[in-house]
Amino acid sequence: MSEEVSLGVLLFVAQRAAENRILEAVRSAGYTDLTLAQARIAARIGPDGTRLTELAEQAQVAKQTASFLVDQLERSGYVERTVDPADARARLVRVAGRGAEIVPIARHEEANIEAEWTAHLGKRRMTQLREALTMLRTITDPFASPD
Amino acid sequence: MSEEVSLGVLLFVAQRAAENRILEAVRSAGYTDLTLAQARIAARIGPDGTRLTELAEQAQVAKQTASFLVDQLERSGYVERTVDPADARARLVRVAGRGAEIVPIARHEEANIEAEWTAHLGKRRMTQLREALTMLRTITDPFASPD
DNA sequence: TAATGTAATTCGATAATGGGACTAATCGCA
DNA sequence: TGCGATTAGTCCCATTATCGAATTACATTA
Repeated sequence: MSEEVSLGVLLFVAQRAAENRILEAVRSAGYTDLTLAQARIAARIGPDGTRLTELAEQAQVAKQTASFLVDQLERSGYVERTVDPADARARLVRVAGRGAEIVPIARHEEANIEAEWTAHLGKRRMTQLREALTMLRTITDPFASPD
Repeated sequence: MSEEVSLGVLLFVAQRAAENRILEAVRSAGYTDLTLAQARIAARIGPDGTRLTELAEQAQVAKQTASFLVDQLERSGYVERTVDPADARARLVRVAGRGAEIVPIARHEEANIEAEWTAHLGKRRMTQLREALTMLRTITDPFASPD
């Protein structure tokens, strides 16, 4: 049949594969209470903390959803809410406690994935993949932070 | 900061962008009752129908979830369940009625996206992107149909 | 043909998501 | 400067999505 596989499906498959591997790695390390939706929010917290609204935008969920998930992450000891010195309305969500423990685990698994993908594609194609996706951000990500 | 953006996030952004555009196109054409979860299932129905279990695998949801979503799609007139001549236990989910109307809309929007992305990346990088993602399927997609 | 495996469904519980309204703080501009 | 418009976050609540476990019906195989 030689069916053309749609770009959307190709992206979905790769995205989910990476996501599942990382979540699985974290869970295998004993953090079994972390859910996928929580992890998606947590993964977008920057080193200096990130506002709730920004987390919601990046993870593409409504503010209430992000708030709900941050509540859980906070109760489970993965993150904390702190004040935002720049704006008294806002609060910064920060990685904390158990959250700090899973960051290196996630990073490590991410490196594993990159290594495997590179082995499969070759260094050159892997670089091209990252390059293409990075360039795409300027037209696909309305909230992209400037480089 | 020049923060390294993770591959997972890059894939997420691109995947969601494509997905949202297509769903939005379909909804704008008047099919406002279609949900994202339903669309993800519907998008994986092949030209000759697809089994529920396969839809579940491809969309990465449990069988019950796929069943639940197909119920809705059927009630809304987008798909139908037919018998599978090869196996009386199985049933083939087929595009039907209103479903047939949205296929060209989705395909058209998909072509738009490809055109825009190609304009942004250049023909060469776009080809490389598709090539890399396609190659990745062999290690990321346990249910990949052979080329 | 008995045992084992597979496709799909049902039931029930839980997780995730968003709409709408609300409070508090900030911003913008006349 | 002060007031209306905007923005960050929360609360309440209804709906949607998701899965575990058990069940039925058919297939496969020893």
